[in-house]
Amino acid sequence: MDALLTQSGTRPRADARRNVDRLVTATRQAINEQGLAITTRDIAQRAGVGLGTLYRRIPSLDALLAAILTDTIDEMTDRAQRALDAPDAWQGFVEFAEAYVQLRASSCGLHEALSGHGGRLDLELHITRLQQAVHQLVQRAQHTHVIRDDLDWCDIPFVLATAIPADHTIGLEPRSDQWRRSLRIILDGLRPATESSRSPVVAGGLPQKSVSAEHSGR
Amino acid sequence: MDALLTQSGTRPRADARRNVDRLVTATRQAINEQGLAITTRDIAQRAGVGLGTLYRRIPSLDALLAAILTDTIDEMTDRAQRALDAPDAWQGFVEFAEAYVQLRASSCGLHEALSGHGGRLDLELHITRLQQAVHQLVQRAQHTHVIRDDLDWCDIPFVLATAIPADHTIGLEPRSDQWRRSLRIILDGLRPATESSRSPVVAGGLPQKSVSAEHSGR
Amino acid sequence: MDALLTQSGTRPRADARRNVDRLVTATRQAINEQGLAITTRDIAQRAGVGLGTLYRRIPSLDALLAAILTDTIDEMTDRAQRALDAPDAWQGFVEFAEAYVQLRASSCGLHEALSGHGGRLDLELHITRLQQAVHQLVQRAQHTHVIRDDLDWCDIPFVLATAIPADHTIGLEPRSDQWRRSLRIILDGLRPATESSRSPVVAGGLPQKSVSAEHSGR
Amino acid sequence: MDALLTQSGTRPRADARRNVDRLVTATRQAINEQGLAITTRDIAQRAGVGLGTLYRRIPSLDALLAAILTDTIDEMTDRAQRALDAPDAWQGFVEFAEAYVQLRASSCGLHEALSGHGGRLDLELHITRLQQAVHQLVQRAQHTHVIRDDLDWCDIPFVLATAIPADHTIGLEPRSDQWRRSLRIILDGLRPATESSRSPVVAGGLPQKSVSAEHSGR
DNA sequence: TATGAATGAGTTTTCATTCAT
DNA sequence: TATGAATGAAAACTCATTCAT
Repeated sequence: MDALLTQSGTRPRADARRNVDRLVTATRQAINEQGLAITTRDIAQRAGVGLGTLYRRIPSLDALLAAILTDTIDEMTDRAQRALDAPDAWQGFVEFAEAYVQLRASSCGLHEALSGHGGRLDLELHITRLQQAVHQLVQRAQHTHVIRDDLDWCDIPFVLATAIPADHTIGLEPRSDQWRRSLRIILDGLRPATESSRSPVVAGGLPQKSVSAEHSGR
Repeated sequence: MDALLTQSGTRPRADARRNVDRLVTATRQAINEQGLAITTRDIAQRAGVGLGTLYRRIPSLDALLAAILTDTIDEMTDRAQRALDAPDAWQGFVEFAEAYVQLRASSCGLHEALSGHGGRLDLELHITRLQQAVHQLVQRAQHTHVIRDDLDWCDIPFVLATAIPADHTIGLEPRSDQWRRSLRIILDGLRPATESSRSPVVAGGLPQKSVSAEHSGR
Repeated sequence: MDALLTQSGTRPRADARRNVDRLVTATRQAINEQGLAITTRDIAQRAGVGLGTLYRRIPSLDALLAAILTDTIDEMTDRAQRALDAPDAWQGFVEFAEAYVQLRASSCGLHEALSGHGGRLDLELHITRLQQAVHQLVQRAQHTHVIRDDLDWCDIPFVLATAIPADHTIGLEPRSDQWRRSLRIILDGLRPATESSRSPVVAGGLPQKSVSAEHSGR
Repeated sequence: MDALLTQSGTRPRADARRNVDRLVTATRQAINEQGLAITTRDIAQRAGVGLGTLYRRIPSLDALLAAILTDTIDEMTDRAQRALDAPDAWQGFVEFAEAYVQLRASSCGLHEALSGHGGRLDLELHITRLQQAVHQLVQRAQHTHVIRDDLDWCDIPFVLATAIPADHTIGLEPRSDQWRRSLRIILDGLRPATESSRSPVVAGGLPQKSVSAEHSGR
């Protein structure tokens, strides 16, 4: 995120940093309310700064959006890498899956961007790193037979995306833990046939390990 | 869709009809590539007509988008209603689920619109009708115990919603039948524990009943 | 008006003439309802013909408008010239004044055009002829001392224009004979002091000589 | 007119105010030359600013036009109200008539708008207030018998309305004081028969009380 | 330095005019 | 021949970005 600080000078970046923070927060808020179709004016107003200040801190709107989305992607990658250290392969996978879904769910801009329509934003590098981490994680789970082996590893990120509450689907208001309910179903569908013991879909059905406050839908 | 033809009385001239078709096709294409943020100029160019022609056939860009999305929604509703007639509740539900996911997959603009960021388009009425049909269908499946009963009926459309290959998820190219692979997993996750016999996730794993050509993503 | 008939061929102009008539009538109607801001589509629809037919008969919209306005101007000129033959100079002047005001009042398009904002229409030649006729008429009236001689002849057309009911002035609905009421006042103001016998401003206060049906506000 | 300045709180920056002034002036000029059918591009060019600047200062073209016209109407109303305070009823009326005619003359856009073809602009409220003031003024003049009593009060605004030099009437170039010459005649026509002493129609024939510079046709 | 004023390319939409059917 | 379909230039308006204050 520091990449956003345009100038590389020597001096007291105190308020500069504060402004960047405000801008990022305001942008996240705006994206969650209106998707990627936001205006610089809107962002500046929410952040309580002028347009000039915005552009002093940020090279362009797209750069700001990309930085924010990149940040989330990197967090996902981080989660995947940490999950590789979990002693239990399934448990590790579940932890990642939760984080992955929640992060996407709490940043509908990301979902929009990854859905292909934010194509102008260059996220390539970061996405590749995420891919690799997920690949390893799924492989481990399949090698230890905790995920059914008739799946390609690529199927996993696709089916996990399914858990993201597409805001109103068919006009229905999603519960705040809708993603958790969907994930439960999907995880059940991922287990090998022999393992398939259903745990009821209720709040608390999954470990409540929460994602870092940084991304929880501000 | 014929509602788009502005004039009413006489049979439209051959070239007029051809142009409407081209415009609708071009718009579908454009939406699938770029989402709802498309321009009239882009549509007209893809359709190979002038801007004036576009506006001769269509009252406004929003009206065109709404017509296309409404059309898909209505097709979904139709599928849900027909599925209620299937003798087997699970089989009926699967048929609908397939159609629902495939239709969403072939019209990612719909996904965007339903995701709330297409709010300017008025789809209310059509969505309500879809809701009712889905509600009935899921209820029947739960009453006959072919879908696990720890789920709320609302969970179903949510978990199915993004089985569309959210274009590149984490930068991966989706297979053409990616939606079918995700659906397989989800359906497995929806069965009651006792029923859970896994059928392998491969092409052809589900009955290949295809959606009417009208919507197959042209 | 015949100038409008585009082709100069040899054959049965019967329906051609009919179409021109319809178009002219439709245009007059439209102008009176909406001013000069009318569309070809509107005219064609009112006339019950297609756009192609309109353009077969008429070189351009401006040409049509000019023809119609020209026609009215020529009628004014004609009235002025006939008024010169009236035995009584004042009576002749009054007759012209009436026709002049009524013609302008019944063709608000004309008023709009002459008010300078229809400048794209070339009415020069016809207006010059009208000028000359009015000049003579006023001169005769002043030479015989029936119009006060502290006026320039040019003042007359200007002050007569005053009688045209500027539709709603200050939001008031004009009476159908509003122009006649105004004209009465103006004519009173034009007489030499010695002649100034007031005749009450009521309907019928002036001779009801009506303008040829051709122009009576269709 | 200040209502046009979009922002409210702080004092507008010098250049902002300068641009608003330029825009208003440019618009007045444009209206006087071409009527209400002016374009934003034209206004912006005359004012020497970009289109964006125009829209930063003004919510819409119609709002700008309405503001300008409203301003003139209110000035008229003000004049009528002040005229009620004149000790002599006729003198008061003449003062108003002058202002009324001159204001209309200096804003022919107003003429157009009031003529009904500017219907999209909402001037209702302001016009009503003008009506009331004029009504009172004329009533007072008639009750004291300085205006002939065979007239309806409504006749007065009508007969005064187009004393504006309807630009070229019949192609004649109006003198700069043409409106004054017409007004002289009309006022003579308004007096009761017994009062009718003609004062010659020459420049200076009426008190030269000029309208505030704000409206003198810049 | 921080602000918000200015800019103009780009977007939706209209309409006079031409041309295929 | 009559129709109305097609066209694109032009209009109102928005918004990312630059620059004067």
